[in-house]
Amino acid sequence: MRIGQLAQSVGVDTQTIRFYERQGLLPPPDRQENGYRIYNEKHGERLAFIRRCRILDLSLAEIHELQRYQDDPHQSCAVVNALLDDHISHVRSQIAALQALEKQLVSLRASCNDDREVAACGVLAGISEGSMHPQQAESSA
Amino acid sequence: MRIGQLAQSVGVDTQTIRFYERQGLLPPPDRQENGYRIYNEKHGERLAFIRRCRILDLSLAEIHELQRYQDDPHQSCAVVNALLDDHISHVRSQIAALQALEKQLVSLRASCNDDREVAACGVLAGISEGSMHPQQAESSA
DNA sequence: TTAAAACTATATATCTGCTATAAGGTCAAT
DNA sequence: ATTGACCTTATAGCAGATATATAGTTTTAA
Repeated sequence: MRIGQLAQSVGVDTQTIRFYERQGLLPPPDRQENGYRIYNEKHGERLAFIRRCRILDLSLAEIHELQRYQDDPHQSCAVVNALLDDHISHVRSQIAALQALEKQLVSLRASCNDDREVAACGVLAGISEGSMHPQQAESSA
Repeated sequence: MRIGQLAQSVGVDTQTIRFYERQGLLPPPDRQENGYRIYNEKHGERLAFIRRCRILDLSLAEIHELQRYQDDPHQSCAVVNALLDDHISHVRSQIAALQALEKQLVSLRASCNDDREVAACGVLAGISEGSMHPQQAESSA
């Protein structure tokens, strides 16, 4: 099957497939005489695996790591579980950071109402005043 | 004050200050004869405002919008409140998406333990099997 | 006085995970 | 013969910085 069919069957763009190939996530397929890429079932499965990992928000580097584990099927799968545990912590710390942010935003929002001029806006005043602690949606979990 | 002092006083990199200037978030300051940028108090306040907005995870475009509102101080601050409300919805939908993701990851993790070979890993099997719904950390709130 | 350290300047590349565009080659049907 | 759908590579763009390269300036110390 050619790249367009593969793309459609998995639900990705053809560009994305070439991109994964360049990133080393998909093995370079054979080519027809005219240079067109030819894919088989295995490629489809591998691509679907990548997409499912992406749905879980695993990074391409993490997916790469999982693929390396799959290439050595007799080692303990503790490494896989550890990767997943790390990812779960990561997601949890993102959630925590966003919840703290939400709280901050809601409290800021409460400091104003629509019946004012911008010059007297409680929200803008609250931002300008300071007393805020840096805390991006990312921490070391 | 020069760029290095400003950077230190606000706690950002000098590169970041030049970046904000290029993005139109900071007005181009006067220059010394040697071409060095010279900043005053106003610049410091404006930069601090930007940083506090960033801590609230507002995008540079949103910050720009807030600045435009500040330039027209007699309009109703409803626009500011609306921007904040939108941002709060945005943050809440991020949280919801991440919580759904966490649930999915935890359930996946429960399907394995460390006493297996990679070949029999429940986590990898779970990912390979499919039956997953696309759901990135972003939705239309 | 001179030489190194510390600062400034611009331009460009890097990061993530794609997506989009440009410019062109291939193939089947009309 | 030409249209259209497909394929190829190369390159640029998004966000929001951060890093690097190269060069000029100022300050400090020997």
